[in-house]
Amino acid sequence: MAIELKNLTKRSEDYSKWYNELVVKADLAEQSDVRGCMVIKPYGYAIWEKMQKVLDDMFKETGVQNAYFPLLIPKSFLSREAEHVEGFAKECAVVTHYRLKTNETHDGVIVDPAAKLEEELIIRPTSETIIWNTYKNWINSYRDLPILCNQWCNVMRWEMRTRLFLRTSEFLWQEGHTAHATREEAEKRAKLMLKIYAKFAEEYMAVPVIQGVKSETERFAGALDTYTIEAMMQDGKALQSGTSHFLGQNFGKAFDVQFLNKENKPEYAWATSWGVSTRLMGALIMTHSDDNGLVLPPALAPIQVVIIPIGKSDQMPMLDEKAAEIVESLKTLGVSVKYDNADNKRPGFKFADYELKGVPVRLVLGARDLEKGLVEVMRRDTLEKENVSIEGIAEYIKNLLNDIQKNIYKKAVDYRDAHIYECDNYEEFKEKVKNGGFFLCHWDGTEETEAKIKEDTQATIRCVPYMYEQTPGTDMVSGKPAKHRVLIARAY
RNA sequence: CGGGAUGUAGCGCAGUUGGUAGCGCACUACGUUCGGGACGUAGGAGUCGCGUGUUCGAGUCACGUCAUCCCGACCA
Repeated sequence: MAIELKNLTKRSEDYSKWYNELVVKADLAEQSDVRGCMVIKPYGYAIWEKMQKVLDDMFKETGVQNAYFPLLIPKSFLSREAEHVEGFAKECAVVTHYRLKTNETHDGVIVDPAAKLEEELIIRPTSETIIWNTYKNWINSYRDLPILCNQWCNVMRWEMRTRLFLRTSEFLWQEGHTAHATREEAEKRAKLMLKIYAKFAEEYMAVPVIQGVKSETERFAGALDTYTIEAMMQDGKALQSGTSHFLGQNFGKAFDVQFLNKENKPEYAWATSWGVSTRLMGALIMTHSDDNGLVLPPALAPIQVVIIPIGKSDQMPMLDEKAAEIVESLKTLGVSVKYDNADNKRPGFKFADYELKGVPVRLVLGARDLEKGLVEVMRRDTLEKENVSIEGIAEYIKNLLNDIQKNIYKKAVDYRDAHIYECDNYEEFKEKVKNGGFFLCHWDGTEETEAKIKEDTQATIRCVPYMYEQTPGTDMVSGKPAKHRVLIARAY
């Protein structure tokens, strides 16, 4: 496998270029030849799989079950909910025909005009419509509720500009869709799922997030409320990392999903939907990585420890044997470990390569050190090396992994907190926001103000955050009394 | 869909006044190496994005076309 490892662009030189190179060179993914799509390579997919597994378990603990719904959505479904269709219409891929035929010169194929579909099919950009069309058949009584379904799938949105993981035309995600008998229960579910996303981001990805609720203009198309987690990348820009929507009865009404409540009265079902996508991979990469490459949190690293032997060829059998013991003891403690004794790569190459791939801990098993009963341990987050006794090495590493997980989280929290500013002066804001960061500002709640900020600075209201106090104040643009204290930032 | 740029080997690039294709990395083989991205020798690999035109002759000039990237608008 040919990978150009050297000359990774520095993070500070060109953040965007650094990110792109990193994704490709760390062997996570590459741009596909097919417009705006991405190939996720085995190493990148292994991280995604780990994320999936953890999230899936967290969902199931709250009673959610997995299901699967069709890829293709009849065009008419999409138009049932007016706001929803307006939100997605501009980025839908449409299936219009169902057959090809060879062309007249027999050296290619053309779309058979005779095979035109009577009703076009949309490749799902999200599945609310097809799922609620299905729920109609599942729901008759309050006893059928709640329905708590999740599906892991791909969706397609015909984006103008794409970026690996952050915005691709096709992406992988999970989308949960729940139906409830009461408003309260649905709202509670939407908030619960946001909590789960926040917990996952912070405890597993080691990415601190700010939870909050979206302003009306930033809301999901068709939702009454959109809850969000916002993370700060190392260039100070915000990345919306997960959303949970309270959809009210909009889809219940649009798809005529009625049930008889306890009072024997017909009522429309209440809905939520929530999702996180492969965009989380982007968040993971942009939060922790440095100029040497990826830094993965131990909780999600496909390989937590790599062992590299160094010695003359006649010493290798002895090193192999010793390594096998260490591998065994690590596996017993549930640590995933790779022993790389490939003889076609030199040690220096391997060091650089595993650093680039973000493996949290590296052990160097050298013939010299081994005589003294020592092994060199390097932690990826700080790049610090130390010699450790082989006796009890597994426990030592287990603790070290926990330490790394905590340390990179703390580092990310510190970085973020150092770049959050309270600001109620618009001139100051306009100047400062160019350099990134999150701004806590008072907002009068009007769309006009929101639009002006966006036009002047490209920054948007990310959310009304929960974790910061809602102090009274005046809007920095209009000077009117503030309705909320909001988080404003430039975003991906 | 606006503004800018670029298409030459898997990747990154050079290619002069038009004269028949080159460099670095990667790849293959052999040898020497192996404690922080090794070196030598020998190889393989290209319809120069596509089309038309000008010309004895086009990677190079003209026109057209397609694609990609960057900056906007849109967005998880």
